[in-house]
Amino acid sequence: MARPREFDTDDVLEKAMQAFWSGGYAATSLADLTQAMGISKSSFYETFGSKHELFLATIERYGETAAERTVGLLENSTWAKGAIAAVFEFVIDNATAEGERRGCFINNCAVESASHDGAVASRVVECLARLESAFESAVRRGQEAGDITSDHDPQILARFLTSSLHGLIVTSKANPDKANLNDVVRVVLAALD
Amino acid sequence: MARPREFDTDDVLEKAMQAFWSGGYAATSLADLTQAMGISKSSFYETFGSKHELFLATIERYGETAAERTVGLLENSTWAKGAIAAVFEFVIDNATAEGERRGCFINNCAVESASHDGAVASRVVECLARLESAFESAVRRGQEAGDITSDHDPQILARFLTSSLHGLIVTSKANPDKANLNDVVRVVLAALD
DNA sequence: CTATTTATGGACCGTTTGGTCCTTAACCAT
DNA sequence: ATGGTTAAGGACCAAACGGTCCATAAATAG
Repeated sequence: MARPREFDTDDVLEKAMQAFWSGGYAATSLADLTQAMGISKSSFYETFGSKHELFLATIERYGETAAERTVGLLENSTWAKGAIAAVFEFVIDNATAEGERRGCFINNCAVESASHDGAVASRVVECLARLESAFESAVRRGQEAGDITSDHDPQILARFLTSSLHGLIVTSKANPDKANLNDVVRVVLAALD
Repeated sequence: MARPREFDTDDVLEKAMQAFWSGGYAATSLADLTQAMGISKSSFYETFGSKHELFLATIERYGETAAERTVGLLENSTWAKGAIAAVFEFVIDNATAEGERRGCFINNCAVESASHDGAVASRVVECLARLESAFESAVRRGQEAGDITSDHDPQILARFLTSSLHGLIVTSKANPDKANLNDVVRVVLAALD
């Protein structure tokens, strides 16, 4: 065996994701990345191959960590409708917090890259399908408990919720006003009654 | 007087907007722009000042043309609810048509640039406020006609519709499936009943 | 202690970036 | 016809781009 790495791969991958999340793919240069990650160019290319491959890796990481946290929140809650509301509240809290408003990483990737980068698109789709299925099982539980309408299929309501979440995130980028965002969420949740 | 311009400013501005719409701000180079616009670098800088100034001009143009068309559709219709449905249908048709799926220019700008470019943000906000107010007056007419619920304020429903439209556009970037998108719209419109 | 293996910093690469500038060509009023 | 004025083509610029490569440093197995 020989000299071991001086950095933790997951650790620098997380930092790279943060950089892409803040700046987007095209506008984040290799200098930005290596600085944020705290590694040199040679380590960068040795470990991650290229800027594009790193980008794909950060999307996958997001799906396994940040997105999975939301999914867990939805699946482990006893009160399904409350958990759904909590997800929307979480987005509003993030959007109206101090500091830069970066929205949702997957959302950003979908808008910036999905339509002209198939590799990005497939990872984005996978991540969103995961969210949608978590919404679906929550809706189903809510319907069984009787506090979510059975006027629509659970899958259709799940799609509606996923789409509404995207809408809320985009809206918050242009206008991060808590009252406005709460108004929107109130109508979204009322659609479940 | 002296030598007149060989191109129409509005004409090349439109072409620039199309280029930004397809590629985003950062990923569209000056070479891309001048080629799409069909003018030389010197004419470019003489007429538009810089890449950034041109970008702002394209957003304003979008607000005056494409966005205004949607607003007109909402305001000039006799059947308000039908007009609202038509706007959503229009987005679905666009998203599922052949060719590249560029989404909505304002939506793209909001996600890519609004959070770290104040000049872009203010133009995006202005454009969205216009759309929201058009939705609001349509909702108000629908409520007066009795085919839109009065459970919520017209302004709140208008915000919901604007946000839902964003959500639909983002969803369509990841997954341009007509049936899925129609499912979402059905729930959105049901929230107006 | 040494040999081998591998991570690292940084020099280096050609290309592209947004932007400037100067020469040349075209136009209109006189 | 000509002079004043302005548009346009393209040479040019420094800086930054993504990416390669090599000499050096460091760590472990023997």
